[in-house]
Amino acid sequence: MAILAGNPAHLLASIDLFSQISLHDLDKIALNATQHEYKKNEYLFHQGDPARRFCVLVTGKVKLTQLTEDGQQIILRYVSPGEAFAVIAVLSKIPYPVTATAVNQVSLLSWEDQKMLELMHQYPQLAINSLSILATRIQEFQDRFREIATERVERRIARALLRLASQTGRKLEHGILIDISLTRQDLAEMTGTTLYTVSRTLSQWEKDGLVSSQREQVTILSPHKLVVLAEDMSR
Amino acid sequence: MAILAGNPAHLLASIDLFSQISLHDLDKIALNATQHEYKKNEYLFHQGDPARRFCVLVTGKVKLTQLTEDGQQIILRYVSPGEAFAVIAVLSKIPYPVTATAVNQVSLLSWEDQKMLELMHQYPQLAINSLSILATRIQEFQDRFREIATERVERRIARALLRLASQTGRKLEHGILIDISLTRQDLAEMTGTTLYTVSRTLSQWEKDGLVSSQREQVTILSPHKLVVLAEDMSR
DNA sequence: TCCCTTCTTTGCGCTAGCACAAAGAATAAA
DNA sequence: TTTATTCTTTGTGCTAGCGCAAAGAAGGGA
Repeated sequence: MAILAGNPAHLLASIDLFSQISLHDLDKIALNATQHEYKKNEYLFHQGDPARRFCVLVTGKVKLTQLTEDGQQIILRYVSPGEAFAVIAVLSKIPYPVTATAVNQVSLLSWEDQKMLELMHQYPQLAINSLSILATRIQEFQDRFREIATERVERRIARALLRLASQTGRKLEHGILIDISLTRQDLAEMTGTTLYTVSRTLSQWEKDGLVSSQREQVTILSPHKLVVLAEDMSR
Repeated sequence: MAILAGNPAHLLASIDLFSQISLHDLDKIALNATQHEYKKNEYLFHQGDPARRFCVLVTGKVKLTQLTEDGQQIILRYVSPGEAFAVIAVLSKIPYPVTATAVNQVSLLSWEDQKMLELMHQYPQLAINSLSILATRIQEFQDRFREIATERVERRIARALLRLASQTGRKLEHGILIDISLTRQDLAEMTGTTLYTVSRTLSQWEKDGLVSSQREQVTILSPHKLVVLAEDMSR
């Protein structure tokens, strides 16, 4: 947790949030950022905490979860490097609606909420970029909402795996490894089902040669067949 | 479809999107707006149309729906007066991801997308307001996502009715009338179930004195009991 | 090395809710 | 008024997926 030293403007330049902002301006923006590090499984903040920081992930993965009133947990999304998160709370001045957990070693930049608001007034492009990020995110949620409202569990799991693969997939010679530790429970919380059903589904897929799965790990052997499962409307 | 005559700045002033913007600036912003009228059941735009206008609803109700690949429809939300919609597409430069239908007689203001972008640069507060609107909307979607992922159909229907009541409820002496035409199919498309299940559920609730329902119409007789259904974790 | 914890698999019974069918009710059209 | 259309209800059968239990399997720590 140290003020950024040196000149990290170039680091910001490659991030969506800061696109179309001059390096000169980025320098000034960067001056207001703080850098944080978290270890695997460490909490960045909890649902209900007062929201004071606007975060951009630099390295690692962050998991955003929400707890229901009766104690069930769901996974809203995984954050990848370059993505902003906790945008919501800073702007609506309410507590964090989600819990953020470091999935692995994480490093992030953050801005104090008032400061970020000032910066947005000063550099409207910053607000506009945030807007288009949120717009995309709403779309994703709309899609997932439709998915969960209309589609069967098997297909939802297929979709979730494909999504994860595109975010954190590592190409191996025999398939695509989803490169985070991912329990059956995690997959269930992403797709609105139970760990039992996920386990059964993966077992079946393993028999069919679609995936290969170990403890907390899934490798997609046949992305093509998985896509068919996820999208073929004739099924 | 006519350029706004007169001085509608005061009309904008009461809208969230334009909060904290001076009347003087609102005048200028209003100059760029166009006003449109639509009749009941008329389409404002279709999913897939190129997105060129940023809209704010003035009077009436608008329904936003999405069609799945296999032709199922879902209702994403109802827009109430004062709310902005089609924000997404303008910023992400993609086709409208939803279809917008006038639920009743509708009047709205709209801005051409490029113009709105210019205005946001000129009046950053406009972008910041949009941000906080989108932020709230994301939260709503997250909540509904969690709801549909973790809760039973009966509770989801209860929630949907309560939400509708708070948006478009009209207080009567014997209850709250949901003041739009609302089929069983509509309720099903909002909650991710079938019209049959909705019909059965309403029938049961009618027996229990919770609601009274006619064709395309629902009146909540006991909001309290409905809240219990929607929220009581011991059930 | 052994123990303990966490994760996974699988069997089994059950039920919420879907799907289809068919009839009834309300509204619109002719 | 009659007819056509749209919406709603209800019966019936069925199955996807849940929930519980219990037994492996894989790490991790002492």
